[in-house]
Amino acid sequence: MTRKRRADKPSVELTEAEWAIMRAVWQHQPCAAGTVQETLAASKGWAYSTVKTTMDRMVDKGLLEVRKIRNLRLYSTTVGEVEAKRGEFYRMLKRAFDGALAPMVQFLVEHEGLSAEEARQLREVARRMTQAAKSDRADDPHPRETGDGRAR
Amino acid sequence: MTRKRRADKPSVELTEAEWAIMRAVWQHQPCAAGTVQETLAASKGWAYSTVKTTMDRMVDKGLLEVRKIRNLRLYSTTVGEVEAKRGEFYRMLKRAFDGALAPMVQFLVEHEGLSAEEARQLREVARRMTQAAKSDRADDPHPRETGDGRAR
DNA sequence: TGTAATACACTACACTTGTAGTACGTCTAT
DNA sequence: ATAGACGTACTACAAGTGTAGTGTATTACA
Repeated sequence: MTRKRRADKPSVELTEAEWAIMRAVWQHQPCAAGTVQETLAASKGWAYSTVKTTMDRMVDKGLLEVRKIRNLRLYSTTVGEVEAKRGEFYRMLKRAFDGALAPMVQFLVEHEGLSAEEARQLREVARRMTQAAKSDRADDPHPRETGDGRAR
Repeated sequence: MTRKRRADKPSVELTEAEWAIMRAVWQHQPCAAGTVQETLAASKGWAYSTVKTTMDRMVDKGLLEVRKIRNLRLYSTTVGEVEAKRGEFYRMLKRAFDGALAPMVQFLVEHEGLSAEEARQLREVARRMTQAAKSDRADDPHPRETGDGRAR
Protein backbone atom coordinates (compact mmCIF):
# COMPACT_ATOMS: atom_id res chain seq x y z
CA MET A 1 0.00 0.00 0.00
CA THR A 2 1.55 3.24 -1.13
CA ARG A 3 1.01 5.99 1.33
CA LYS A 4 -0.12 9.23 -0.21
CA ARG A 5 1.94 12.29 0.36
CA ARG A 6 0.13 14.95 2.26
CA ALA A 7 0.96 18.44 3.48
CA ASP A 8 1.52 19.75 0.00
CA LYS A 9 -1.44 21.92 -0.92
CA PRO A 10 -2.38 24.45 1.70
CA SER A 11 -4.89 21.94 3.06
CA VAL A 12 -8.46 22.46 2.03
CA GLU A 13 -10.76 24.68 3.98
CA LEU A 14 -14.46 24.40 3.40
CA THR A 15 -17.26 26.55 4.66
CA GLU A 16 -20.47 25.05 5.89
CA ALA A 17 -22.26 25.55 2.59
CA GLU A 18 -19.30 24.17 0.73
CA TRP A 19 -19.33 21.04 2.80
CA ALA A 20 -22.95 20.47 1.95
CA ILE A 21 -22.29 20.86 -1.71
CA MET A 22 -19.17 18.78 -1.67
CA ARG A 23 -21.05 15.95 -0.05
CA ALA A 24 -23.65 16.07 -2.76
CA VAL A 25 -21.10 16.21 -5.53
CA TRP A 26 -19.02 13.40 -4.09
CA GLN A 27 -22.16 11.40 -4.11
CA HIS A 28 -23.26 12.04 -7.66
CA GLN A 29 -20.07 13.03 -9.38
CA PRO A 30 -19.96 14.10 -12.17
CA CYS A 31 -23.24 15.90 -11.92
CA ALA A 32 -25.14 19.01 -12.88
CA ALA A 33 -25.92 21.85 -10.55
CA GLY A 34 -29.55 20.90 -10.69
CA THR A 35 -28.79 17.50 -9.32
CA VAL A 36 -26.97 19.01 -6.42
CA GLN A 37 -29.77 21.44 -5.80
CA GLU A 38 -32.28 18.62 -5.74
CA THR A 39 -30.11 16.57 -3.45
CA LEU A 40 -29.88 19.38 -0.97
CA ALA A 41 -33.42 20.61 -1.40
CA ALA A 42 -34.70 18.68 1.56
CA SER A 43 -31.96 19.50 4.02
CA LYS A 44 -31.10 23.02 2.94
CA GLY A 45 -33.94 24.30 0.87
CA TRP A 46 -31.65 26.39 -1.26
CA ALA A 47 -32.81 27.96 -4.48
CA TYR A 48 -31.20 26.73 -7.63
CA SER A 49 -29.37 29.97 -8.10
CA THR A 50 -27.97 29.77 -4.62
CA VAL A 51 -26.48 26.40 -5.27
CA LYS A 52 -25.25 27.41 -8.67
CA THR A 53 -23.60 30.57 -7.43
CA THR A 54 -21.86 28.76 -4.65
CA MET A 55 -20.71 26.03 -6.98
CA ASP A 56 -19.30 28.53 -9.43
CA ARG A 57 -17.42 30.20 -6.66
CA MET A 58 -16.08 26.82 -5.71
CA VAL A 59 -14.87 26.36 -9.24
CA ASP A 60 -13.02 29.65 -8.96
CA LYS A 61 -11.46 28.47 -5.77
CA GLY A 62 -10.48 25.25 -7.41
CA LEU A 63 -12.65 23.04 -5.28
CA LEU A 64 -14.76 21.89 -8.18
CA GLU A 65 -14.13 21.57 -11.85
CA VAL A 66 -16.54 21.66 -14.73
CA ARG A 67 -16.75 19.69 -17.89
CA LYS A 68 -18.99 21.12 -20.53
CA ILE A 69 -21.10 18.96 -22.77
CA ARG A 70 -23.19 20.92 -25.19
CA ASN A 71 -24.82 23.41 -22.90
CA LEU A 72 -24.59 21.15 -19.90
CA ARG A 73 -22.01 21.63 -17.17
CA LEU A 74 -21.00 18.62 -15.22
CA TYR A 75 -19.23 19.29 -11.98
CA SER A 76 -16.71 17.11 -10.26
CA THR A 77 -14.66 17.63 -7.19
CA THR A 78 -10.96 18.24 -7.32
CA VAL A 79 -10.41 17.23 -3.74
CA GLY A 80 -11.41 13.95 -2.25
CA GLU A 81 -13.29 13.38 0.93
CA VAL A 82 -10.11 12.36 2.59
CA GLU A 83 -8.33 15.60 1.88
CA ALA A 84 -11.35 17.55 2.97
CA LYS A 85 -11.62 15.69 6.20
CA ARG A 86 -7.96 16.04 6.74
CA GLY A 87 -8.20 19.76 6.23
CA GLU A 88 -11.04 20.10 8.64
CA PHE A 89 -9.37 17.97 11.22
CA TYR A 90 -6.05 19.72 11.14
CA ARG A 91 -7.55 23.12 11.15
CA MET A 92 -9.33 22.23 14.33
CA LEU A 93 -6.20 20.69 15.74
CA LYS A 94 -4.16 23.74 14.96
CA ARG A 95 -6.64 26.19 16.32
CA ALA A 96 -7.69 24.48 19.44
CA PHE A 97 -4.95 22.07 20.34
CA ASP A 98 -1.81 23.70 19.22
CA GLY A 99 -1.59 21.33 16.31
CA ALA A 100 -0.87 18.26 18.31
CA LEU A 101 -2.95 15.18 18.63
CA ALA A 102 -2.11 14.22 22.16
CA PRO A 103 -3.60 17.32 23.78
CA MET A 104 -6.75 16.70 21.86
CA VAL A 105 -7.18 13.22 23.10
CA GLN A 106 -6.25 14.38 26.53
CA PHE A 107 -8.99 16.91 26.25
CA LEU A 108 -11.51 14.34 25.20
CA VAL A 109 -10.66 12.31 28.19
CA GLU A 110 -10.68 15.07 30.69
CA HIS A 111 -13.62 17.08 29.56
CA GLU A 112 -15.80 15.05 27.32
CA GLY A 113 -17.78 12.19 28.61
CA LEU A 114 -17.32 9.70 25.86
CA SER A 115 -19.79 6.94 25.87
CA ALA A 116 -18.33 3.67 26.99
CA GLU A 117 -18.88 2.40 23.50
CA GLU A 118 -17.08 5.31 21.92
CA ALA A 119 -14.22 4.92 24.29
CA ARG A 120 -14.05 1.23 23.56
CA GLN A 121 -13.96 1.81 19.85
CA LEU A 122 -11.41 4.50 20.24
CA ARG A 123 -9.21 2.26 22.26
CA GLU A 124 -9.61 -0.61 19.88
CA VAL A 125 -8.83 1.51 16.91
CA ALA A 126 -5.96 3.14 18.69
CA ARG A 127 -4.43 -0.23 19.32
CA ARG A 128 -4.64 -1.17 15.68
CA MET A 129 -3.26 2.19 14.83
CA THR A 130 -0.19 1.63 16.86
CA GLN A 131 0.47 -1.50 14.90
CA ALA A 132 -0.17 0.17 11.59
CA ALA A 133 2.00 3.10 12.51
CA LYS A 134 4.82 0.81 13.44
CA SER A 135 5.01 -1.21 10.27
CA ASP A 136 3.92 1.62 8.09
CA ARG A 137 6.56 3.94 9.31
CA ALA A 138 9.50 1.63 9.28
CA ASP A 139 10.62 2.90 5.90
CA ASP A 140 9.41 6.43 6.27
CA PRO A 141 10.73 8.77 8.95
CA HIS A 142 7.68 10.89 8.08
CA PRO A 143 8.57 14.58 8.13
CA ARG A 144 5.28 15.49 9.69
CA GLU A 145 4.48 19.19 9.46
CA THR A 146 5.35 19.95 12.99
CA GLY A 147 5.37 23.66 13.43
CA ASP A 148 3.43 26.69 12.44
CA GLY A 149 2.14 26.78 8.87
CA ARG A 150 1.58 29.64 6.52
CA ALA A 151 3.21 33.00 7.06
CA ARG A 152 0.75 35.76 6.73
CA MET B 1 -15.80 15.12 40.69
CA THR B 2 -18.89 16.83 39.46
CA ARG B 3 -19.22 16.65 35.74
CA LYS B 4 -20.18 19.90 34.11
CA ARG B 5 -23.27 20.04 32.03
CA ARG B 6 -22.61 20.94 28.44
CA ALA B 7 -24.71 21.31 25.31
CA ASP B 8 -26.58 24.33 26.60
CA LYS B 9 -25.32 27.40 24.81
CA PRO B 10 -25.10 27.02 21.06
CA SER B 11 -21.46 26.01 21.42
CA VAL B 12 -18.89 28.67 20.77
CA GLU B 13 -17.57 29.33 17.32
CA LEU B 14 -14.43 31.34 16.97
CA THR B 15 -12.80 32.70 13.88
CA GLU B 16 -9.09 32.53 13.41
CA ALA B 17 -8.51 36.07 14.62
CA GLU B 18 -10.77 35.46 17.55
CA TRP B 19 -8.81 32.42 18.58
CA ALA B 20 -5.63 34.43 18.60
CA ILE B 21 -7.18 37.08 20.76
CA MET B 22 -8.85 34.63 23.06
CA ARG B 23 -5.54 32.92 23.68
CA ALA B 24 -3.95 36.19 24.62
CA VAL B 25 -6.81 37.18 26.88
CA TRP B 26 -6.95 33.82 28.58
CA GLN B 27 -3.31 34.30 29.27
CA HIS B 28 -3.42 37.78 30.72
CA GLN B 29 -6.97 38.10 31.89
CA PRO B 30 -8.15 40.65 32.85
CA CYS B 31 -6.16 42.81 30.53
CA ALA B 32 -6.24 45.89 28.34
CA ALA B 33 -6.45 45.85 24.59
CA GLY B 34 -2.93 47.16 24.42
CA THR B 35 -1.64 44.17 26.29
CA VAL B 36 -3.31 41.86 23.85
CA GLN B 37 -1.95 43.82 20.96
CA GLU B 38 1.55 43.58 22.34
CA THR B 39 1.17 39.91 23.00
CA LEU B 40 0.16 39.27 19.43
CA ALA B 41 2.50 41.77 17.87
CA ALA B 42 5.16 39.21 17.11
CA SER B 43 2.93 36.52 15.67
CA LYS B 44 0.31 38.62 13.98
CA GLY B 45 1.68 42.08 13.61
CA TRP B 46 -1.72 43.64 13.99
CA ALA B 47 -2.19 47.33 14.55
CA TYR B 48 -3.66 48.39 17.84
CA SER B 49 -6.85 49.45 16.20
CA THR B 50 -7.20 46.10 14.54
CA VAL B 51 -7.01 44.29 17.82
CA LYS B 52 -9.25 46.78 19.52
CA THR B 53 -11.89 46.62 16.84
CA THR B 54 -11.94 42.87 16.88
CA MET B 55 -12.11 42.78 20.64
CA ASP B 56 -15.01 45.16 20.70
CA ARG B 57 -16.83 43.04 18.22
CA MET B 58 -16.16 40.11 20.45
CA VAL B 59 -17.72 41.98 23.31
CA ASP B 60 -20.80 42.50 21.19
CA LYS B 61 -20.91 38.82 20.47
CA GLY B 62 -20.56 38.06 24.13
CA LEU B 63 -17.20 36.40 23.85
CA LEU B 64 -15.47 38.99 25.97
CA GLU B 65 -16.61 41.32 28.66
CA VAL B 66 -15.20 44.63 29.77
CA ARG B 67 -14.73 46.17 33.13
CA LYS B 68 -14.03 49.85 33.14
CA ILE B 69 -11.63 51.48 35.54
CA ARG B 70 -11.23 55.19 35.05
CA ASN B 71 -10.57 55.37 31.38
CA LEU B 72 -9.11 51.92 31.26
CA ARG B 73 -11.00 48.96 29.90
CA LEU B 74 -10.05 45.57 31.15
CA TYR B 75 -11.22 42.65 29.10
CA SER B 76 -11.96 39.17 30.29
CA THR B 77 -13.34 36.17 28.50
CA THR B 78 -16.80 34.87 29.09
CA VAL B 79 -16.05 31.44 27.73
CA GLY B 80 -13.31 29.21 28.99
CA GLU B 81 -10.75 27.41 26.95
CA VAL B 82 -12.59 24.21 27.47
CA GLU B 83 -15.79 25.46 25.96
CA ALA B 84 -13.90 26.95 23.07
CA LYS B 85 -12.05 23.76 22.39
CA ARG B 86 -15.21 21.83 22.70
CA GLY B 87 -16.89 24.07 20.18
CA GLU B 88 -14.08 23.74 17.73
CA PHE B 89 -13.86 20.04 18.13
CA TYR B 90 -17.53 19.35 17.69
CA ARG B 91 -17.87 21.65 14.79
CA MET B 92 -15.19 19.71 13.00
CA LEU B 93 -16.74 16.44 14.05
CA LYS B 94 -20.10 17.49 12.74
CA ARG B 95 -18.84 18.78 9.47
CA ALA B 96 -16.38 16.14 8.56
CA PHE B 97 -17.35 13.05 10.44
CA ASP B 98 -21.05 13.16 10.67
CA GLY B 99 -20.82 14.14 14.30
CA ALA B 100 -19.49 10.85 15.52
CA LEU B 101 -16.21 10.14 17.14
CA ALA B 102 -15.61 6.66 15.87
CA PRO B 103 -15.42 7.62 12.20
CA MET B 104 -12.92 10.26 13.09
CA VAL B 105 -10.61 7.89 14.83
CA GLN B 106 -11.12 5.45 12.04
CA PHE B 107 -10.07 8.14 9.66
CA LEU B 108 -6.97 8.91 11.62
CA VAL B 109 -5.98 5.32 11.48
CA GLU B 110 -6.68 4.77 7.86
CA HIS B 111 -5.44 7.95 6.34
CA GLU B 112 -3.16 9.73 8.69
CA GLY B 113 0.22 8.47 9.46
CA LEU B 114 0.41 9.19 13.09
CA SER B 115 3.85 9.16 14.46
CA ALA B 116 4.54 6.14 16.57
CA GLU B 117 4.77 8.45 19.52
CA GLU B 118 1.42 10.05 18.84
CA ALA B 119 -0.15 6.69 18.41
CA ARG B 120 1.39 5.49 21.60
CA GLN B 121 0.10 8.45 23.52
CA LEU B 122 -3.28 8.13 21.96
CA ARG B 123 -3.49 4.53 22.91
CA GLU B 124 -2.33 5.17 26.40
CA VAL B 125 -4.76 7.95 26.91
CA ALA B 126 -7.53 5.97 25.32
CA ARG B 127 -6.96 3.19 27.77
CA ARG B 128 -7.19 5.52 30.70
CA MET B 129 -10.23 7.01 29.13
CA THR B 130 -12.01 3.73 29.01
CA GLN B 131 -11.49 3.39 32.72
CA ALA B 132 -12.65 6.89 33.39
CA ALA B 133 -15.68 6.46 31.20
CA LYS B 134 -16.63 3.31 33.00
CA SER B 135 -16.56 4.63 36.53
CA ASP B 136 -17.67 8.04 35.52
CA ARG B 137 -20.71 6.85 33.73
CA ALA B 138 -21.94 4.27 36.18
CA ASP B 139 -24.37 6.69 37.82
CA ASP B 140 -25.13 8.77 34.74
CA PRO B 141 -26.79 7.27 31.67
CA HIS B 142 -25.59 10.47 29.98
CA PRO B 143 -28.04 11.56 27.30
CA ARG B 144 -25.23 12.51 24.91
CA GLU B 145 -26.39 14.82 22.17
CA THR B 146 -26.46 12.13 19.56
CA GLY B 147 -28.14 13.51 16.52
CA ASP B 148 -28.27 16.69 14.55
CA GLY B 149 -28.22 19.91 16.52
CA ARG B 150 -29.71 23.21 15.56
CA ALA B 151 -32.47 23.41 13.05
CA ARG B 152 -31.74 25.91 10.40
C1' DT C 1 0.16 73.70 33.37
C1' DG C 2 1.17 72.51 28.86
C1' DT C 3 2.63 68.75 26.06
C1' DA C 4 3.77 64.05 24.89
C1' DA C 5 2.06 59.55 25.31
C1' DT C 6 -1.84 56.48 25.84
C1' DA C 7 -6.09 54.61 25.22
C1' DC C 8 -10.50 55.08 23.24
C1' DA C 9 -14.39 55.68 20.02
C1' DC C 10 -15.77 56.11 15.47
C1' DT C 11 -15.38 55.36 10.65
C1' DA C 12 -13.82 52.93 6.57
C1' DC C 13 -13.13 49.55 3.21
C1' DA C 14 -12.29 45.41 0.66
C1' DC C 15 -13.34 40.67 0.63
C1' DT C 16 -16.02 36.51 1.79
C1' DT C 17 -20.21 34.03 2.57
C1' DG C 18 -25.04 33.05 2.43
C1' DT C 19 -28.78 33.71 -0.32
C1' DA C 20 -31.39 34.79 -4.36
C1' DG C 21 -33.57 37.31 -8.53
C1' DT C 22 -33.68 37.79 -13.49
C1' DA C 23 -32.92 37.80 -18.14
C1' DC C 24 -31.29 35.04 -21.80
C1' DG C 25 -29.95 30.79 -24.50
C1' DT C 26 -31.11 26.03 -26.05
C1' DC C 27 -33.21 21.62 -26.58
C1' DT C 28 -37.41 18.94 -27.32
C1' DA C 29 -41.72 17.57 -28.30
C1' DT C 30 -45.79 19.09 -30.57
C1' DA D 1 -41.10 26.76 -35.97
C1' DT D 2 -42.60 27.53 -31.47
C1' DA D 3 -43.64 27.20 -26.67
C1' DG D 4 -42.10 25.14 -22.49
C1' DA D 5 -38.69 23.36 -19.71
C1' DC D 6 -34.41 23.57 -18.19
C1' DG D 7 -29.98 25.43 -17.64
C1' DT D 8 -26.76 29.32 -17.74
C1' DA D 9 -24.63 33.86 -16.80
C1' DC D 10 -24.86 38.07 -14.56
C1' DT D 11 -26.15 40.98 -10.84
C1' DA D 12 -27.38 42.06 -6.05
C1' DC D 13 -27.17 42.61 -1.33
C1' DA D 14 -26.73 42.13 3.65
C1' DA D 15 -23.94 40.26 7.29
C1' DG D 16 -19.53 38.97 8.80
C1' DT D 17 -14.40 39.27 8.89
C1' DG D 18 -9.73 41.08 8.48
C1' DT D 19 -7.44 45.15 8.79
C1' DA D 20 -6.54 49.86 9.78
C1' DG D 21 -6.75 55.26 9.93
C1' DT D 22 -8.07 59.34 12.60
C1' DG D 23 -9.50 62.36 15.75
C1' DT D 24 -10.39 62.94 20.63
C1' DA D 25 -10.09 62.15 25.64
C1' DT D 26 -7.15 61.23 29.53
C1' DT D 27 -2.87 60.91 32.04
C1' DA D 28 1.50 61.54 33.49
C1' DC D 29 5.64 63.91 33.39
C1' DA D 30 8.59 67.85 32.66
